[in-house]
Amino acid sequence: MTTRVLLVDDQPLLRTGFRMILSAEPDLAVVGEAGDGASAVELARRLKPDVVLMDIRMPGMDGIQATRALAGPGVEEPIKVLMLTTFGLDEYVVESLRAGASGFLLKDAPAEDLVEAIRIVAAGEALLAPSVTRRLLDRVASRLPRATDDTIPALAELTDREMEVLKLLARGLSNAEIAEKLVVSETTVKTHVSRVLAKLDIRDRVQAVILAYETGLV
Amino acid sequence: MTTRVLLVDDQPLLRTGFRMILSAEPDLAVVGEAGDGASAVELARRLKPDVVLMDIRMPGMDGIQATRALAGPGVEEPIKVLMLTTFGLDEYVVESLRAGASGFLLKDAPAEDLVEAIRIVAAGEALLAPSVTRRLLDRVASRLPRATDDTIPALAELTDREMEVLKLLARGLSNAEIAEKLVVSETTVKTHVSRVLAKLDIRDRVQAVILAYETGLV
DNA sequence: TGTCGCCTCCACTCTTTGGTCGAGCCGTCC
DNA sequence: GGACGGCTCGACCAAAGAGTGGAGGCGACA
Repeated sequence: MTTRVLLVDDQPLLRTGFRMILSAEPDLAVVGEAGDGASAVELARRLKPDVVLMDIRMPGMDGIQATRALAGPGVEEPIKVLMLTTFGLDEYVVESLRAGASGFLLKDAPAEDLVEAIRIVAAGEALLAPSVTRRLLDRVASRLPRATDDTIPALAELTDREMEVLKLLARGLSNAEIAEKLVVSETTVKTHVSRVLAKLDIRDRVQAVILAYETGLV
Repeated sequence: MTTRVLLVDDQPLLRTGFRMILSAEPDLAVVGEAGDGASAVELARRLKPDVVLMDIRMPGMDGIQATRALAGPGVEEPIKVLMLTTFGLDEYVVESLRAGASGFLLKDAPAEDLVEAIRIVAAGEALLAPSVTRRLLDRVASRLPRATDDTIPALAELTDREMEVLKLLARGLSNAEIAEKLVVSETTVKTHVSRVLAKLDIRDRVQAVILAYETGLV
């Protein structure tokens, strides 16, 4: 009785990585892949996998909508969904869980944690990444946040220029203002911003600002 | 930098078991033991351990009360507490988390999970047993609020509804998402946002987010 | 030398946002 | 009753933001 997994991420490279990790586990089998929410829903309904590994940020229908369609309230044959994203942004977490996700992992999790998480979710239990758990508990307990010196790996992936743009962005500057300050064209700034959003797995500059504050970048 | 652990359980045999498990880990050290809540609090305040391994059911002051004393809201130097119990009884879980616990494990957890949990909690993160997580998620689906406000004069000019919109906006929600959450049309949200921006004399929602963070609204 | 990553830029979409004017509904206060 | 403020909504418009698919220059590195 192998656990059948459906991979959903818009980056084929990432799917390949996951597939390789999972192929090393005799009890796990990747039965399909999807690059966007719509085809994920379609595939999941057809293949009926035990667990869907779902990215949040995707073109078209995003992971949360797809999760809602597969595991949300009112779904007759809910399929277990394990969310995967770069950050544990509060809004994403809450929305994902509300959408019916059975777990929430960060993409920088070690491989063994990932496979273990899949087994846990397949078994009908649930699991959150420690940093996500902490934030959730902070809400429940409404306790003051402790001074944590979190290092966010994905932030390190940003190039110098991208980081520079992010900092200016987080101060409330528009693309045009950033362009003026860096003495480049607005087009260039837009390119940087787009890449920053993609790398950080977030939707728009507003969430970038929030991230900058949450991670202590500002 | 070893992690200093305080064991709290009314059964000496169990404490011995834990001590043996932890002694196999070079980075963990048991610095004390207690058999009831009162002495646990006293010991913890004196020894200032990195993590307290706390049983729930104990004679006299129970583990939840002790946790509240050590990590609850209003405590100046909170000590991290990892709850340990035989069952994941719902009331216990919620009360424990509300009391400030950083984690919740079942006593039948394998040794490696336990030591890993201690490391996670020591690092300032949090962790719940999968079965506990499952139940918690089931109820989380229906709560949100917190945060108190008005110390900034301009913020006081905002109406209740505008403040509500501002808070959601500051969490990264789009107009459409805010509309959905408040069960109004997107047009209405846009009206509110416009008025908020005008009253606060700022240009766009990005600056609103910044203001929310700077003023401690978030 | 060739490849690669980073930075730069343009053109072209499409969506979102912000602003404006107008409108109706429902309370409270006078 | 009438005035007023708050909340709601629609239509329309201009601007900004975001995504895509290119492109060239440049330095690093094998």
